[in-house]
Amino acid sequence: MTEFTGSVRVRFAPSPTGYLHIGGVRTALFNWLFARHHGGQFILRIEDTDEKRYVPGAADDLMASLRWVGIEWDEGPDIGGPHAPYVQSLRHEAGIYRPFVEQLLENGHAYFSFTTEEELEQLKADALARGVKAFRFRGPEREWPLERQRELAATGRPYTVRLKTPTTGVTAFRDLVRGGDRIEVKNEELYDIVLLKSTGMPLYHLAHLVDDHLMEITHVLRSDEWVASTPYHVLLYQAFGWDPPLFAHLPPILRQDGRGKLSKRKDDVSANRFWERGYLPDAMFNYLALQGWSFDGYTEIMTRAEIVERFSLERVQPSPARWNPEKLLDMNGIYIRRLSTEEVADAIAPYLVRAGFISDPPGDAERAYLLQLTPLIHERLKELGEAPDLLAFFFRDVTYDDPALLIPKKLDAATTAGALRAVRERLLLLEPWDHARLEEELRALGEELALKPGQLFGTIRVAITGRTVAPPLFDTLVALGKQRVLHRLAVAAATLAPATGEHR
RNA sequence: GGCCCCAUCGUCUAGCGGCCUAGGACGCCACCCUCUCAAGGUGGAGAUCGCGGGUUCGAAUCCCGCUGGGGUCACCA
Repeated sequence: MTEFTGSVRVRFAPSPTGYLHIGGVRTALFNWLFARHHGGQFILRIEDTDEKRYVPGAADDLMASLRWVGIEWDEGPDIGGPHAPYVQSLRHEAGIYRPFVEQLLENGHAYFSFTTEEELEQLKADALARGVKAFRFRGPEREWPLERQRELAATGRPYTVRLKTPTTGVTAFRDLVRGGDRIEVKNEELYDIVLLKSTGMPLYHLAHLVDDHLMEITHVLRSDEWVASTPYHVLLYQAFGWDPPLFAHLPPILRQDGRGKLSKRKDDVSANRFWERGYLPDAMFNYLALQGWSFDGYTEIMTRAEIVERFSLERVQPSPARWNPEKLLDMNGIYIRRLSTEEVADAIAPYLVRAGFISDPPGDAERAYLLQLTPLIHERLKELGEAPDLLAFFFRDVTYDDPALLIPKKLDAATTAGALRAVRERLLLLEPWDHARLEEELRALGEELALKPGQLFGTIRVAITGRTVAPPLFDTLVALGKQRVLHRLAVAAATLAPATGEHR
């Protein structure tokens, strides 16, 4: 029963209520992987039947996020397809849903409900007050003849249309993530869900299901939070006389502290945020694939092609995964290190532009300089967004907010200033200005001054970069250029000992 | 609270009855390399497989109960 032969068609159906967060990307990714693995189609559909929560621009943003990680769709809002349109509000306007509501009304599986939201709330409050453990609403009209329902509706009285759920028996479905195990619910636990709102707009339950059927969706892979409503969907398929798709409920991604699932409000996990901070699409793709799925327990770094080839629902874990930004960060570093110098330079350029270090677009000279600087920070980068900070001293004058940092262990200010001046002196006429010559001269000078390499190089580092942690010294000196190095050495020495050595 | 789902190192996971005195990765701690930081290398700490019963010659692996965690109970998706 978990085997499926035929053309696979899956969909990702987000609602445009805000930015797409990482959990949504994961759901989309698993659908995409499943489709690609089976050579099927992946469809994107926008579920915007909730006018109240609609956020303008959210659909475009969400599509951009998906494309960023490399998830492209075969049919969707912007590219169309055989079942267009792929936006539910448009489908509603086209009158797609209403006939299906009529069908259920006619075959007795749905009914007009005239209970208002306020009345419903009151009924619920009363029931709970009476000690009812769970309020299961079923409207009185479900027993009325359809004609009477229609007559009342015709008077202009607001109504919703509800599904007439059975009160006895059980409803069950199988879940592919749980090895095809049955999940069963007693029908008495159910209530009559709304299919059509009083505004005439279909509710998610109805709209998504009609669309899935019309679009010939074969597998529904969605987040775990949907299992509770799946029995209603199964009942709906039965009411229509349609074959339901196969279900697979993906484990939720829990918050870092394990308390609850990720949420847009409490957690900074919008896909955009990672894009901005400089996460590579490949790294995000790889990390997310491992949130709930694993290949063999050993192999973690895999190409997209390998993941597509290896992906299977049988290896999707039913238990929740937990959001682990440190692992993502590590993986991003791995992917960055695998890039070429040119690729990294291109990738960090926008960040340097934003920091005001280079022009937009970078000129030839800037690009050449960037290519020279990139190797210095390449393997130190974990997020591309760190680049401006790591390279700041190449583009801005340095300041010594804490001059004490210039002074190496076991040395005093005067000696350090003297050493820095000696360095400056030594480098003044150095030719050529390259790594080998610089290292040669400075090591020799260190010995002459009876300073350990760590002491001398450390103070030079702070003098020219303004910080204790920086890229390797000699490459930095070369990239900085003689003039700036000499200048900074002088400034640093003067900062430690204002007078130039002449006492009084 | 009702109902549903889940349960192996701090985290992600391997394990689908004997190969497990439980393997890998992130993180953490040492050491090596070394001009700092990274990267890389080596090693280490870290899980009585949530607890209790069964089944079996034999259970992390199967069954039951308990506990814990999560989800869901909308005219939201």
